[in-house]
Amino acid sequence: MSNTEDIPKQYDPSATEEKWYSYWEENGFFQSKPDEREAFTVVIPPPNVTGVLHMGHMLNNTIQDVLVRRARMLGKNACWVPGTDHASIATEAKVVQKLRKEGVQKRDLSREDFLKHAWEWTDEHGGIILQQLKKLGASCDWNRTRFTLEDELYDTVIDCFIDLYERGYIYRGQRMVNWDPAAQTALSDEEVIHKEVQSKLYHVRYPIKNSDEYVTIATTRPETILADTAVCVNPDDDRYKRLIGKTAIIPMVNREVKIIADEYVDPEFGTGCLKITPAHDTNDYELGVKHNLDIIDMLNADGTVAEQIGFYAGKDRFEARKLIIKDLEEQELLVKIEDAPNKVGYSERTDAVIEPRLSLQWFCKMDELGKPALENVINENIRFHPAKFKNSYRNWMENIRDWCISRQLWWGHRIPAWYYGEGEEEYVIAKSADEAIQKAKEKSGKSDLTETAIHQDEDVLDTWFSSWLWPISVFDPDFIRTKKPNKELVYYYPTQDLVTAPEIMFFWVARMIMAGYAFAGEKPFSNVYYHGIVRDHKRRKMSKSLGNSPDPLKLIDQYGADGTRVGMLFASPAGNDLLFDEALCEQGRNFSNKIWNAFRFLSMNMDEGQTYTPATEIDPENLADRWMMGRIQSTLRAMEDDFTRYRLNEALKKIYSLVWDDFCDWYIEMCKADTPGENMPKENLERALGFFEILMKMLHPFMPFITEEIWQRIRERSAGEALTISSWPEISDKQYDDSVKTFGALQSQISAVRNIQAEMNLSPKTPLKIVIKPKNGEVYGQLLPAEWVYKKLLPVESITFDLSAEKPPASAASVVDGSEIYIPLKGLIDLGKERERIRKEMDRLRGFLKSVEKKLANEKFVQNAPDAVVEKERKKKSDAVTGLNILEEQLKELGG
RNA sequence: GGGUGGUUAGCUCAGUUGGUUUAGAGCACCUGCCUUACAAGCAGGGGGUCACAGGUUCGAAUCCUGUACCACCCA
Repeated sequence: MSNTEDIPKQYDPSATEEKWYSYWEENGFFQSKPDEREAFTVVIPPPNVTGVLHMGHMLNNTIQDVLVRRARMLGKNACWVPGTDHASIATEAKVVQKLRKEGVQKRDLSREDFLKHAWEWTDEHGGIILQQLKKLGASCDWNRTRFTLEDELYDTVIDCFIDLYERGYIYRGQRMVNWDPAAQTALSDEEVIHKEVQSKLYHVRYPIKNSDEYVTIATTRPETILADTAVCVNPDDDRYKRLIGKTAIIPMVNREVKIIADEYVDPEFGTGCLKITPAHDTNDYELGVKHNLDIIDMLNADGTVAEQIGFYAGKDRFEARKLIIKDLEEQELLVKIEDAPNKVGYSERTDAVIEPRLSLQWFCKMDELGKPALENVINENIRFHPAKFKNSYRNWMENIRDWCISRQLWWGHRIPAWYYGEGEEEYVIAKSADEAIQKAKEKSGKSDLTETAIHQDEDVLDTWFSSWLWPISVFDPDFIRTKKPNKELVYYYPTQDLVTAPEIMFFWVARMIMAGYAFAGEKPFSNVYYHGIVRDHKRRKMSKSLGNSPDPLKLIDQYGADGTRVGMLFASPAGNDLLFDEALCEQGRNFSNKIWNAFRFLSMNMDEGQTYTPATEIDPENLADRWMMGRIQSTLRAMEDDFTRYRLNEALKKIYSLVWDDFCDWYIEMCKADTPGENMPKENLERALGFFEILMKMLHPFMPFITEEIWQRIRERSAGEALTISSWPEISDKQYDDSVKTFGALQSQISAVRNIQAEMNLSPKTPLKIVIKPKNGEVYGQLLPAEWVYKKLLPVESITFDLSAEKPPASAASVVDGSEIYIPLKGLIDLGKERERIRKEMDRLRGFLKSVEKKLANEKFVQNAPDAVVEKERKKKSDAVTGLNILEEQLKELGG
């Protein structure tokens, strides 16, 4: 603290942010160990290990940091666990792509070699995102950083698979799955994005055997005709009744198939006649099972047509579509082509069109696991914020299907299944090869099995099958196996808040809840705060591919981490998507600058060699102090309420306004010395500093850097006195309402005078002789002691308070809450302008009076409304009438 | 097709159980100011039939019904 130090006019975040972040880290302020305090635990939604920070992360982590920092200041043992996930498909795709550029194909590599490349890639790019979070100010306990594919967590996932298998929740089976031909792996239902696209509906004729009749089907995927094994109509459809049981001939392949009947067929759709391809459509598959149809798989894993089909071998499915249309046309079997809107599934990761495909995969049963997960959200044991998301959660949970957890990838947790034969049941589940041999011997009865006779499943588990354990595994990786929670898990679990986007409610949130109950018998968190998606001003989601997303680190460079955080939060209405605008970060930066200059001003008022101690008590006689304290208290209460409702942007707006409007625009102005050039009185300065310290505390969760900087400049602090680990201001039960009200009246009066100044084009320096006629004795008693406030805030030449004041001739007048204000303007202004100003005010009052009188003229209103309401209206009326009368007089007097 | 949410100032949004001054904020806009911190600032100002149509009520942005449009989720 020093007034001799040159404090720059503009705040420079770069000079402070790095300094304080390393200070906090070096002092271990973000580290948490179990102790007697109440825990406040947050686990980070782990970003992709090789990803870089985007705007969604910025928002997500800013919110978490605000919650965590506030909890820390509230005296809780705050623990924010950071980490990353291995993002199986995304990372593997990147590594494959990188290798391809180097001329290496994945299939030419062994699993071990490929994984070596993947780890290299991870080591090179991994963790960058965590470094970026530090720039944002994230107060994570970095000693706890976890990675879903690190050894300990790897074991947890394997233990989890084994445990669920033994409990009968995991099974292996031939099922229809979502196949991603680009990544060549199965996906879960949640990884498929359905998009509305403009498709073509192809009408194709199938000849009826032993007749010259045809039946016409309609399809959007004509290439699958090659794998048709039936034609189906609605049994009640009169057009087709007579065909049921006959045989149709599939074009091209000339396969003979039955025409069957099923109510599933919608007679209104297409031609009312459905081709059935059990191997390539989920609904067709079910019909196929029901009617015992053949299943013909016509596609290879990469989406090309299989050799044995006999046509278009090796051609991509979309190429085959074009070819078959041409061929059908030539054979005069193509009736017509219509435009038809259609929903098509795309891979969330590769954007390839998903192919429903029959394949042998591992599944996790959802019905039992889902029960407590649904129940505890519905009964609000786990609270969703905003609560509206409960509905879609319920809807999803009630219609949940078994979870396909195997992926045909290498980057991930390898499925602990070991096969000792070709039969579907010839496998065992074991954690190691040794264990597997033992189990295989027992199961097969072959005591001579050796390691070479068994092989492990080549596939890995869905990434979410590891991250659903996150709130448990980051604390106790052995828990799934031992079933005995360690000290950490006992202390930190269940966690408090989870902050995430609604898009991953099903992927992750729902599954963490399932895992929580399945393994720990307890919820994983108490609150889930869903924030919106970051969009641009055209409401488009911000994404790399659209190029509409600013680089978050550049924003931090430009506006400071604090300014950027404020910008993000300002843009963020509770639970709605946010339309990001860089102007909001600018506003945040401007706010930083405002705070900085408030401090700069206070510093400039310090005398050299003096020590200043920020006051901890207010001056009980001082209206300004009482008002300021009252405003702080009510803001603290309001913020408390906002926080319990997770309305962080509202809380921020309140402290923003308290600092800028109340403290800077009013309080500091009142503290200033009477004469320019003089320093303000020491007591004033110390009281202002006292308030400033409280404000820095209230602002710290939102703007950690600048507040710490100022906190440390206000006075010398030891490490134990850093703002980051200081306490949140207490809400006292002292009442300041009267002072706040009185000061509010004062503010209205001062604004009224300023309005006169502005409208009369008076210079702000023109001295004024002010005459105030208070409404009554009570108001007189309140205003008289506040005379000094007028003198501080207005260019007062003289001021008088007089209950029986006469209006001075040729003066401007204003009526505020029944009190009259006069400013003699002789020689200062044009009276015509003043008349105009008064007429304007009278018009406003007349309009107001009219609406009030209308209410009071309504007998039913007077009869039925509560007395207090009617009384209030009467008072409004009398105030308006009084005001009008005064202005009327005024106008006359000015010759109007 | 099923579900959820929304429509309030030029833009983004608040608006508690219906009644606190003829609806609020921030940004943008207009006017005047380099006033002993801050022009990234200060002071003042204009701007809305609360999507539309009915209904309940003494009283509706707020409750009910319907319509239109938008967004999202699920199949």
